[in-house]
This record gives sequence, C-alpha cells and structure tokens, in this order.
Amino acid sequence: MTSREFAKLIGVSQPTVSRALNNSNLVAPETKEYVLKKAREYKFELNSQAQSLKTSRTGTIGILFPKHFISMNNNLMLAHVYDCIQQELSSYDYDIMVIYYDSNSQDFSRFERSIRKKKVDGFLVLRMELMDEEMELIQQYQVPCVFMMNANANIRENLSYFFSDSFYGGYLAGKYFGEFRDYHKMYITVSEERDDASRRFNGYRKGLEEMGYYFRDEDIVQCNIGIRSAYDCVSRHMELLRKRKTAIFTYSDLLAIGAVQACLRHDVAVPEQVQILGMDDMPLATMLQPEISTVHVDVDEIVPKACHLLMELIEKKAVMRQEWVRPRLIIRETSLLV
Amino acid sequence: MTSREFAKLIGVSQPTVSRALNNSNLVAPETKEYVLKKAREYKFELNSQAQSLKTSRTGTIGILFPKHFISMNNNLMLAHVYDCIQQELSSYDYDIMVIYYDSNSQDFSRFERSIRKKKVDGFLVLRMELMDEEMELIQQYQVPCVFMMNANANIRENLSYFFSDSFYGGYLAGKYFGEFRDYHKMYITVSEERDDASRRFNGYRKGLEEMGYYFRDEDIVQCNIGIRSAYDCVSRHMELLRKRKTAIFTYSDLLAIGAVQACLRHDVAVPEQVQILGMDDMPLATMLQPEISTVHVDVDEIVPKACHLLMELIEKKAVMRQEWVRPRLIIRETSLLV
DNA sequence: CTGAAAGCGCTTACAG
DNA sequence: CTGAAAGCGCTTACAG
Repeated sequence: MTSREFAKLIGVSQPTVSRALNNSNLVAPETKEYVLKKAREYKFELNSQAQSLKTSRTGTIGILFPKHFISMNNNLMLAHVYDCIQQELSSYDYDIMVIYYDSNSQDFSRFERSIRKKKVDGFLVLRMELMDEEMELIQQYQVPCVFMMNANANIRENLSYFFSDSFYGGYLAGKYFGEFRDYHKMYITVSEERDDASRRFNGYRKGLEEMGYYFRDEDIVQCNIGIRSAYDCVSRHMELLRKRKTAIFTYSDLLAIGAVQACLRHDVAVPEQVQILGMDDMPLATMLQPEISTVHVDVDEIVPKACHLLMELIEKKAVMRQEWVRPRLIIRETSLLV
Repeated sequence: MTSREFAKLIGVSQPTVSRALNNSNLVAPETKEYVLKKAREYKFELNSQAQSLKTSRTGTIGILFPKHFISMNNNLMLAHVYDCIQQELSSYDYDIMVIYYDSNSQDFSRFERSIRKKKVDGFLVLRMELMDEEMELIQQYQVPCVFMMNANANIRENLSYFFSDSFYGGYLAGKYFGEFRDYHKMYITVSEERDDASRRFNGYRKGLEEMGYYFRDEDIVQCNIGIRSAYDCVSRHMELLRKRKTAIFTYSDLLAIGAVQACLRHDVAVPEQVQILGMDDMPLATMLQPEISTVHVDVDEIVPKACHLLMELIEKKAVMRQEWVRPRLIIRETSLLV
C-alpha cells in the first residue's frame, strides 16, 4: 500500500499522512493521532526507499571493520565491541549495515560504493587504518564518520574519534610491573596492529623506566592476534621462563590467555614464576581460570559516546570531537606480588 | 551527479547509462564499454535509493539474530557463524544488515519494520524461533527467508532451511559414550535453547540406550549458555565427580570448556576421571588446553548453502529447499577411552 | 492546519 | 541498438 492509497482510504491527503507519520508539527494533534491509529490498524509503513530518495537520508549507519578482523573468533575483543555497538544503537532509530574493508587490497569497493551509492548516513569506524584515498572520499562526500577504539599512526586532525589511550594503558602496566623487582620483563606484541601495539609498548617502556627498569628490545616477542599464536610463542620460550622469573605484558587479553595456557601446560606456576598482564579486559578474561589481570579499556564508555556523536553529526547538531579515553589497571589472578 | 547529468556529460542518453551500468545487453558492446570507462573516470555510481524505488530491490539482505544472542561473547558459536556468513556473502553483491529480535517481547518492530519498509530483499535467520505473527508476516509479504543452524519445535512445512541434525549429533555422542562402561553419564543442558537442547538430549539418550545404558533424567544438569555458568554448575557437582568416574555430554563446546575449567581448578583429571564431550566444534574448542572433544557441526557447509539458496530465492531462480545437515564426532583431548 | 503539485534519480515499456 | 516519456512512493515548498 502506498501513502496515496492509504491517505485516500482513511480520508486525508498524502501530505497529511507523511506529516503525521514523520511526527511533524505541521499537522493538528487530533489528525496526527487519527492517522497514527489508522496506520497501526492497517499496518501501514512508509516505503523507506522513496523516503530516502526525497530526503537523501537512509536511516542506516555503517559499521566499518578492518578485514583482518573478519574472524571475530580470533579477535574476540571485536565481538565484544560489536555487542556494545549493537546494544547502544538499538536505542536509536537506525539500522545497521556491516561493512568490511581490507587495507591490504586496493579493493575498497564495499566501503567506497556504500558512500557513492548513498546507502548509509554515516560510519562508525573501528580503528583508523583507512588509506589516504579513503580519507579523501570521506572528506569529499562529507560523510559523517566517527573513529573509535585503536588509532593508527597518521591521525587526521579534522576527524572525530574516541580512542583508547593505549600509551597510557601501557604506562600503567609498566609502573605496575616495575614493582616486581626480581622479575625479568617481557612484552608480547602483534604484527596485525603495529601502530597501536607500539603505542602500548612505548607506554610500557616509559612506565618501567620511571621505576628504574630499562627494557631491552630483544625482550619483545612477536606473534599474531589469537590465543593459539601466543600459546605457541610462549611455549617456545618455556626453557627461559623456567630459568628466571618473568613478568609478561601482552598486547591483548587474548595473547595473555594463550600465555597462561602455555604456562599451565608446561607446569610453570602463574603468577609465582610467570606474571601475566593483558590489555582490553574482554569478557573472556574473567571466564577462564585463572582470571586474567589486565588493563581495562572502557568500551562501555567509548561506544555510547561514539554512537551519540555520530547521530549528532548526521543531524548536524554537533561538530568534530576528539577524545582519548584512559584505561585503568585491573589486577586479578595472573599477576600478584608474592 | 545524477545519471541524467552524467549521461549529458558523456554524450549519451540516460537509459543508455542505466543499461550499461546494469550490464544489460540492450546496449551495444562498444557503447557499454565507453560508458563504463567514463563511469570509472568520473567515479559515477547510480543512486541506490532511486534504483530501489524503481526496481523494489534493495541489494541488501538482513541477518536476523535472536536477541538473547546479542552477546556474542557469551555465545561464541554465534560469532563463528557470523564470520562464516560475512565471508560467504562477500562474494555476492549484497550488503548486509544485521537485525536483532527479541522473542520474549512483543516488540518485533525492527524485523517487522525492515519488511514493511522494504529495507531488505531477504533474510537469513539464525534459529527458527520466530513467533507465529512473524511467520505470518513472512508469508504475507512473500519475503525470501532461509533459516539455518538450530531449529525450534514448530518447523513450518513451507519454509526453506538448513538445520544441523542435532538429534543425530546427540546420538553420536551417546553411541560413543556408551563404550565408556564404567563411567556414569551426565548431560548438561541450557535453558535458552530448549527445543534444540532436547533434540540433542534425545539423540544422546537413544545412542546410550542402543549401547545398553539407560539414562536417568536426574542426571540432566541445567545451566545457561556461557562458560561461567557451566563452570559454576560443574563446580557444584565436584564431590560427586570425585566419587565416581563420569562422562559428561554438554549442549555446546562453551559449556564443555566451562566444565573442563572447573575440573582443572579442582584437580579432577580430564579425561581419566571426567570425560567431557561438547558440541558445535567452535574455534575456541581447539584454542584452549586441553582441546575439547566435540560433535562437529558443519557451519562451513550450512552457511554457503543457505546463502546461495537465499540468493536464488531472491532472484526467483529456486524454490523451497530443506535439509538437515549431519554432524560428526571429533575426538580430541577431553575424552578418551583409557 | 491542510492539500495540489512538483520533483528526488533512477528503470523500463514504448517508439523508432 | 538508442532515446523521449512515464512513473516508482515519498516529501516539501507553496497556496489557501
């Protein structure tokens, strides 16, 4: 049923239907109520494609994921962030389109096309790893964007974001592990998130330095995002870990879990022999035994802020905003001064 | 830029632009090539809203999630299925809209509205837990739908689905555990997925029976989806588990992981004292130590089939199809005849 | 406050 | 094979 037919059916004009259903105040309250009642009765809804064509607003927002994230199973933190976004957006009247992009290929088609074809009103972007051409696109089309979670190296001045302050997070870890005088220090990093990983590391190094510990680059261990990769990495270092007490700070909780698993498997005591500190505080961190000590990244703060700003940008009620959200230390079972 | 402007700019008519960009063969090959070249040059894309209005096709499909699933962190299997769907659909030219619905509330608005407002061309539905009214809606609007993964009790005859054969999965588990003569048998079930959980259980009971073991209802333990819940449940039964060797079949791997964690924490040997067998074979099953023995549900088979059928339904190239996909047993570390 | 009219940017008969 | 014309179902000046 079209709005014209519906209007005729209930005895008003098409504009009146439109105004009532769009909650305009250019319609008498009684009329509005009448139309709404009838709309419920006949289960009439305006066709969103036609609406969009007129208003050039689609009522859907895009969530942009880096493609190397595609497996939520590897990067469970992503699943967590995604959960939060879903939850948050359910209170707004927007639908959600999920779009992946691959920063390695030259095929940005999905993202680019969703802009050019006008399929979304704005984007929530996880990570700021877009290429220059994509940035141009955003500027050129003036499409509202809010970046969130982890930043890469070249942050644009004129874009909105809510990033976790990874440097500070690492710093907290460094200050904390600095207390563990008789423990050798390690850092497990990740090849997929180079920029953010080095931000975390630099903070860690600084925190340790302030405590009088000078971290050596050879104590950085490289692995990939994923429990298994960390498990394998740490297993390979097991001889060393047996020999000297070690405090390991990892890029993420996922790696920390892998590290813990490796120690347990090889009967190395956590936290007595090996202290382990993760980062993110993803839900899985407290689901397994022992529970992971970690640097808590406040997704529950970042996500609502980012969503809210995006809505305001779309409705042109706000302008650019940038914020680094500070994480905090949460000590649980895998690290303890004994 | 509109197609009219673009057409004028490159010296052809609007219909020619449309035909070329839609890959119609009502246009001369050279003309088509020319238009495509120019479109790339000027980065011209047809406005999808206007297209949809004319064709009443949106180029996006909806993925419908039960809302109690919203936390992918609890139900990690969901994250896995979602990953697979993303991967699969990336090869089709459809965008993806994610829609949650809550079968407990009377607010189906999100789902209902996406149908009435014509925002999607079809749905992939995880689980068949829709209410009758929603089913009516699907029939009434003739919107293409493919159901997948787990079925609830009242399966409609006239709908397409690719379900995992949960009964058979349970049956495999029963037959296998039937060999463990001196082990008491348990089943850990879940309150969120009653229908599917009892399907699994009935298969399990049957399998055991064929092996001469008669399962008693009091050996069903009830918990919630999530590692933690299973951990707590099993911890509460620890005295019993110490006393007699037990073989536990769980509704899902997630519960199996929780069960394993509980046993490890209380120094009960897995698999010697407690045998544990999960179901689903989600990626996490092999990421932790010890690796979970499980009944493998072939998501990699179900998802492509479901996606492909949905595309065909949308393009009216296919009609209804129904299939129960059989799982298979995968024995790893948490269950072993010793 | 309400309605007749124009137009958003496409696609698709239709005519040539 | 190509183009002029109509129309998809809305919204929004504009007139009253």
